[in-house]
Amino acid sequence: MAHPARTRQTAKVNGTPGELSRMQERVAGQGLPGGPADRELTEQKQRLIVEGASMVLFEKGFHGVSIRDIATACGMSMGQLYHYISSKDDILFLMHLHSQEQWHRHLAEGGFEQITDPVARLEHGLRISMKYLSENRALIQFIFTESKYLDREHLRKALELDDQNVVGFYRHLLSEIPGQPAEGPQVQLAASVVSFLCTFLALRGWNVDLPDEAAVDASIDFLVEFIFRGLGIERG
Amino acid sequence: MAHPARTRQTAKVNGTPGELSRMQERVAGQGLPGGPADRELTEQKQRLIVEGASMVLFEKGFHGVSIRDIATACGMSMGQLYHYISSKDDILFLMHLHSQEQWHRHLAEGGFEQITDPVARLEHGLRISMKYLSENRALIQFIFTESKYLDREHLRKALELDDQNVVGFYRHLLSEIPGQPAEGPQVQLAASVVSFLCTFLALRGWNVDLPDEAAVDASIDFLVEFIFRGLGIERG
Amino acid sequence: MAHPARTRQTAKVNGTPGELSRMQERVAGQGLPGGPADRELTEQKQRLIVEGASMVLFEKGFHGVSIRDIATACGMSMGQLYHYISSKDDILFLMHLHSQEQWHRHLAEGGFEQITDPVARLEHGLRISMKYLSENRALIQFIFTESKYLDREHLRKALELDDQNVVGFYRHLLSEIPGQPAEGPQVQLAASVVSFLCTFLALRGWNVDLPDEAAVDASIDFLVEFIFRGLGIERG
Amino acid sequence: MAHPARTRQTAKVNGTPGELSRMQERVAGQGLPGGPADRELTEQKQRLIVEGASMVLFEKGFHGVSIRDIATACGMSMGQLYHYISSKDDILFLMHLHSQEQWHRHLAEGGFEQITDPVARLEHGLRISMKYLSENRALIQFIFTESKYLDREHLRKALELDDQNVVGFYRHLLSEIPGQPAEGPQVQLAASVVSFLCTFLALRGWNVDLPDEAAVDASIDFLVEFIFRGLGIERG
DNA sequence: GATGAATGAGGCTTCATTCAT
DNA sequence: AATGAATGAAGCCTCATTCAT
Repeated sequence: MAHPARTRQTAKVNGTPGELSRMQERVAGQGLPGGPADRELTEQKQRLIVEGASMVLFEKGFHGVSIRDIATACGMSMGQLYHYISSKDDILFLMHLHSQEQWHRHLAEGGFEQITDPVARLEHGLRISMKYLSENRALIQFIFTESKYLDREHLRKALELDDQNVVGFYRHLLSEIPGQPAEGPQVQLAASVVSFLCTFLALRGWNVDLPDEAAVDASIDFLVEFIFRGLGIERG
Repeated sequence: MAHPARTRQTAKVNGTPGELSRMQERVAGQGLPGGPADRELTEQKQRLIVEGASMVLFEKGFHGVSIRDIATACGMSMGQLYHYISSKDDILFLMHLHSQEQWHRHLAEGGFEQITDPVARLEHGLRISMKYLSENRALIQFIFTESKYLDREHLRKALELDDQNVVGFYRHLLSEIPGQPAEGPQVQLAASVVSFLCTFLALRGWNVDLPDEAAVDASIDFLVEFIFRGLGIERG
Repeated sequence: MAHPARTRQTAKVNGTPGELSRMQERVAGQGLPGGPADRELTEQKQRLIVEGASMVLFEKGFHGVSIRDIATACGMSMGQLYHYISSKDDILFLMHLHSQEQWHRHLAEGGFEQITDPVARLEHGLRISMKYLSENRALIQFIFTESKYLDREHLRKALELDDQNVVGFYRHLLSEIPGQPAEGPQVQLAASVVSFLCTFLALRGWNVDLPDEAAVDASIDFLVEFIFRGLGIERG
Repeated sequence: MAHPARTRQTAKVNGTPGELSRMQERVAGQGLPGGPADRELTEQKQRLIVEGASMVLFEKGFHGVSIRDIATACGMSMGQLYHYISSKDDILFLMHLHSQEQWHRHLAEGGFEQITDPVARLEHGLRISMKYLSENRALIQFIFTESKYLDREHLRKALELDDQNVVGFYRHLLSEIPGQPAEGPQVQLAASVVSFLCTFLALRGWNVDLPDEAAVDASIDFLVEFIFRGLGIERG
């Protein structure tokens, strides 16, 4: 059976569960430096920071919020805050890592790994992602609009993570599907577009009336349909 | 002969520059206490400001650039700058107006109006828009990521412009096409998605290798194809 | 009859009509420099300036109003404004002169000059002055609170005018009254206090309910009574 | 034995410092984002600010002095200054509070509370107040001429303080005196006038020669006499 | 003459980061 | 270790006055 592409795909289907794990490792590995003993405390505090910061950052934007505001929102002193970050920019980067972690968690909790049919995997992956992104619109908008203010090194890491984890995720999903190109610029382009469309509801929700969850789901239906038809993928 | 919908559509696009000018009148200096009296001079200076500001804003972002930097880049004193704008936010809004004007000019110069077949109109509109957006990536990225920092009133105007002119543009194009819904939330959703996809190359270009114009054109081919298939529109 | 003091007083009674004129000369003489031919035009324009400036200065205070605001309120260009004044401070000083002129006019129009009985003269002078000051509360408060920002030379002139014309006015009135000291520190002190009390309604009106003209008149009755009793002057 | 009115009166004056402190808490820094946490330090620093500011404000006026000047005069950095105030206006308001505190201290130190005879209380209160106001002429002039620049909320508080504490002080003193009206607009008017006259030496001192303390005391004698006669109060 | 565009110093205020306590 | 007071450069914006047109 397995035509060449398929073989690769199958290998990847098997490999994908590991792929999620590897994604998580990549994310975790980016954590800010800290002694191995402090690692756990640092991560716990950084979670606090992300949570506290979210409450004020989404409202006023990165440049509308002071370190003092963030410290207050986190229930920390400024001194303590600076024990776990080394600059305001670090907080921006932590938000990135946080959003990727959250997305992974949603995928895992959505039962994504249990599905084996490539087309169903794609559809399920799209739906979970869109739902997640739509439900976390404030976070997504924040990341999308503030990334450019990351310093050079953090920006590089962030783009790398995006390409490896997000676009890469769709690249893998697409390449598993029979009839789709397995690699090359076509996959990269298609995966980028798909990844981009997933953010539509989060980034452009205001152009569309989304009064309730049903409306969100209907929009997701439309987008999924649009993507499948656009890519010429037939569903059972 | 143009059927009614087209007429309305055409009127809309042709009518827009007037709308733009009227909005521009309300912005920035003109009519403000201490503002300039000479309309023509104001427009010329505001053009200078947009040009000068572009040179520094795209590089460092709205919050990474001071009014002094902008004044210097414009070859103006700060005092002069403030004759023609009334706040830093105004510059952001001028960039919006500017990008919409440029887009209209590109449409007009691309011979868009001469086409009468609805499907061809859509395709041509998409291609011109994508090309324009791709060629002005820095401007588009800037606008999309910094809009949120517009003050309430400017933001309202900007979103209104976007919905009326950009999404509205596609709404009308789509509604002219036989077999597509003529109005209602479906058109709005479809038009929003199409408008969103047009910005793909500008906003996500870094995910795709676009070494030369040919690569850009190929990506545009892919996106146009993707959109037509996604919407189920058949091309002659 | 005339005991010595009286003689002097009588002389002063006769002299007083001339006193008002001399006061007016002192005020007019302080007008800002200008060629003799321009004198009339300058004075007319300065009247315009004072009227226009009043409309904005009382509301926001000298430091809350820009030259541009004043020019606009006067219906003049900034260039024209600067033909008739030489600095913003000049406007402050013009306001002083203006208020003294207005006061003189009120005294003259109030028939003050026709009264010959010294005590009645004092009472009438007090009533007209209090009424005038109360009715022009905004102007009086402005002058009282902003005088200190006059430059040294203008301030000297303003204080001199105040002592010669305002305090001097009461000094003369008091010295005409039988039983009151005719000169010396006692008169000066009494005249100062009287002059000060005349400004009470203008400067402290907010401490007292003054809902209508009747309330103002009642307060004036109280003040006049208070002053006469305080100075031990008996009224017919 | 103190009749009820006196008791209330005493309570009022004794109670005032508490009121002052409470108002001071609400002002300036304390409780503001980024403001200081240590109450005592705040008060000490605000005292420094009032002292430093006095040295430059009285000389050049509120609008003639920059925040930088004030910071320098206080021996503070501008950043430090803004830890303990939240705007330049706050300094103005601190001066108000400061002057009221000083006045209360002078009353207390002058043994005012030990006097029980109503008429003697009034006379003593007048003398202490006039002396205090005369000795702090620069402060008083400053407060009276610059109050109008307080923002709406501070202004409201300041006028309230003035009416409750200053005019209220005389209102109560007067109402205790047999033969004087105990309440109503007559007391309010009389108390306002009396309170106004107490500021005479401070606000109009330049009209009167006050070469030495003896001259000041003589003027105070005159004013006290004037007030008692004006109000028709007989002294033992 | 008359206009109002242009200047640029200086105004008030904020804030990321450090470091004495 | 933990705090938050302190720094001071830099941010945005205003405005009295001048002078080219």
